[in-house]
This record gives sequence, C-alpha cells and structure tokens, in this order.
Amino acid sequence: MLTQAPKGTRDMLPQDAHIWQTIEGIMRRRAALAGYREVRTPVFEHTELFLRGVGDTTDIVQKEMYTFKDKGDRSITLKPEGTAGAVRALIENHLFADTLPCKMYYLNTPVFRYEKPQAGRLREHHQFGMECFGGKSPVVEAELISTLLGILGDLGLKGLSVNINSIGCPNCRPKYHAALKEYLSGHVNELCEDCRERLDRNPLRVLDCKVPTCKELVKDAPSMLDMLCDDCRTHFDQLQKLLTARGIPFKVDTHIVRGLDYYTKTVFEVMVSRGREGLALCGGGRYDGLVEQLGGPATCAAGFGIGTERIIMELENQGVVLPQPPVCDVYVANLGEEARETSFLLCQQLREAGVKAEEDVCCRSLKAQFKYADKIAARFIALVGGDELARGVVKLRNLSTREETEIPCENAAESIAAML
RNA sequence: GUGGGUAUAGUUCAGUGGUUAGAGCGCCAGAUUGUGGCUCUGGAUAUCGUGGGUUCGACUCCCACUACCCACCCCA
Repeated sequence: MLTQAPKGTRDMLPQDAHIWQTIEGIMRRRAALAGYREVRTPVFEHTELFLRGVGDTTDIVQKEMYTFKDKGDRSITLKPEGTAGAVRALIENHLFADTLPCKMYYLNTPVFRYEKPQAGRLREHHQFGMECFGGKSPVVEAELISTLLGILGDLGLKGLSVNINSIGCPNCRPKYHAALKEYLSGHVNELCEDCRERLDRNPLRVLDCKVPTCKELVKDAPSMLDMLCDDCRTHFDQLQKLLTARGIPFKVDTHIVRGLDYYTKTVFEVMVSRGREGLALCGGGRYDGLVEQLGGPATCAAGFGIGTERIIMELENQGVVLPQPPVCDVYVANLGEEARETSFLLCQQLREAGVKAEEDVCCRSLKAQFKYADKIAARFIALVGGDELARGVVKLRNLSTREETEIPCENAAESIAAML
C-alpha cells in the first residue's frame, strides 16, 4: 500500500516527460494562434458548483465525484471536469465585464472521477480544454473544432472522426422532450430498466443507450433536428457550412447528447475507432445558459475538453513516436580525483553558456563514463584528464564521428558552446 | 456498479505438491593498467501480489483482500 499509487492514478515519469511537453507545446501554440490565453483554477471547488454547473442528473455528479468535508466543515469536490471552474472564475473575477469574447484554455488540469479504471480510463486524468465566452456565432464552435483538429493533426494522429449534433435550446427543447417522451411512453415495455428511469429524469439520455432493443426503438424516435427553433436551426446549418468550407469532414449524429447537462445547441465529439463504438477523445459543445445559471449575467459560451492520457494512448496505438530532444550535449568525463574540480567547473560553465552538460556523479571508471555518455546519447564528451590538464587543454570527442579535437582550457566552455 | 482473466527478479515471461526457483532483455563489473555503440566472460537482484486455510510439506491446491488487464455501463 505504502509504495503503491492510489487506484486509477498514474505517474508521469522522467522518460515520458518529453511526450507530455511536446503535446503541451502544441496545445499552447494552437490555442495562442486562435487568441486563447491560459487559465488555471483550483483543483478543488465547493461541491455546489458542480451540482449546479454539471447537473445533478448526470452520472458524474450522482456517483463519480470525489467529495469530502474539509476541516471547516465545507463540502469540497475535486474537479470532475474543467468547464465549471472556468465559468466560476469568469464570474468571480468579472471577466464578463471586460472585452468580449473572453477566450481561455486550461492545460492538462487534473480531473477526478471515481470510476472503475481500465485502459483509457483513470480516476485522475488530465484534460486540455478551451472555453470561449461571449461569442454567439457558430464560428466559435467551428474555430474550436478546427483548433482541436489542428492539435491532433500536429501530433500526427489519423483516422479521427468528428460527430456533431444540436440538442436545441430552452425554446425548442421542451417541445422535443415532450414529443420524445410521448413516443417512448408508447414503448415502455421495450425499454431497458435504465431507460425507463431516464424517461422521467432525462429522456434525451435514452438516445444514447447502447442496449440493442433501445437502439432499435430510438431509430424511429422523433429527431431533435426536426424540431429545432429557427434560431437553433440556422445556427446548426451555419456551423455545418463553416466546417465544410474549412474542409473538415464531420458526421451529424443525432444520438450524441453528452453526459453533462449544461449544453445547448451544438454538441460535438471527436472519436477514434476502437471496437464497435469507438472511443471519445474529446467532447464539447455550446452552453449558453451556464454562466447565468451559476449567477453571472447571461453570457453565451462554448468549449471542449480533451483527455491527454487518451491522446497518448492513441499515439501509441497508431505507432506515432514523438521525438525526444537530446538530454545531453556534452558529457564531461574525468579521470579521477585530481580532475574532479576542473570537470565540475567546466560542466558548470557549459551550463552557464546554455549547453546541456552532465558529468560523473557516481565515481565511475572512465570506460563506464563513456558508456553512460553513449547511453544518454550525448553528442560530445569533454575529457578532463591528467595529460590534458598538464597541457592546459580539454579533449573533445564527437560521439558519432569519433573525431577528437583539443580545446584550450581558457574559455573552453565558450569555445565548445560556439561549436555546437 | 456487473461479468471474466492475470499477479514469479528492474522488465517480459518460463516453471514443478517435496532439497540451493530459471531464461531473454536491462543493470553492474571485467576482457594487458586513459575511450562508448558490436562481441565474450562474470556478478547482483525474487519475503514467487497481501493475508488466511488444506497438507508431513504450498510458488504450485482452496478462500478472502488488493492491484492490473479485457468486456459491459459511462465517459476524457
């Protein structure tokens, strides 16, 4: 127990750091290109924020939150998704009163859900997400999807599919709810147990059911798309035009409803093929009512969240290897105690000159030092030895060409830095 | 939350109801005494997941727990 990480958590180890950093670099760059700036919000929030924000009929809130009382008897919850915190920060800091739109992204914020872990599903995972407040045009969703695909494309991922849907707004959704309920009520006996319960609480979720009999039934159910109000209809049509104009292939899937209650109009997801159903890499949509619902002024908004562990899993699946930058430019090898001080100083000077430099810290033989330098793929070895010390030089060996040159000790670090 | 599988060195995996539990890779050290990647030689490292039980005896059989993997549910 002592030396075992809690169930469903994973360490990010030094040998994998470059993978995360590469991904993060691409995310930062793409988000910045679209005018988004980073936001960081607390890992925990008052539980009430998620109850009101995420929705208390959702699975996330009903059974997956990490909720506890703190010493001040406040109910605290580790964030189960990224949007609620961003919205809270927007409202609390009055960002809505500033120039709109307000565009922000969060970079690999930890997200916690009490679930049964398996491949691609953890209790703590990390999400990158983008949120845009104050933009009512479908250009917002189009730019989010485009940026997202840009990130995944930069990483070298292929075979992704974009599914979009519209689930209407407070004007038209109630009518659809009623129509759907009426249709399903006529077939209660054919529904699975879960769906009978969903019928009352959140009939939209029935559309999402994976039970074959429910899926069959849902095929003939009325479609939200047929009942959208003019505003929602136009919005959805425009979004499709924008995506098409951008050359982004997408599929309209009327069965996407998403697991969060706050969405209005557009919902979308990016899937990778996995088994029959595929695996969601990313989910998002428009949530025009959430800011107001949480106590801010009516502010339209849209955003998405994407799981970084799933991106990494898919990179591995597709055999995409992210290049690892050299760990060491120059390995400073020394020949025992009399050379230690000199090699230490040379190593320090190299670092000051911006050169990635390492030296022996294990008191190993010269041969072992060479082996180590080779293993870490150092480009050069600077040898500080008896002969060289006496002659006031450092021997510089190129590990790939095996060429050796001698550099005067005077300004050795600067000379070496200049050669790289 | 439901169902199934797995658990042996750092790692990937062998193994048998009975004396000192093995291999590949990795790690460390040597191969005429100041030089890496190849080769050769040697070495270290395992309370055989944890806790019970059956047995003269359990790494091997049984139970529980824990973790991981797969399918479902849900999602990122």
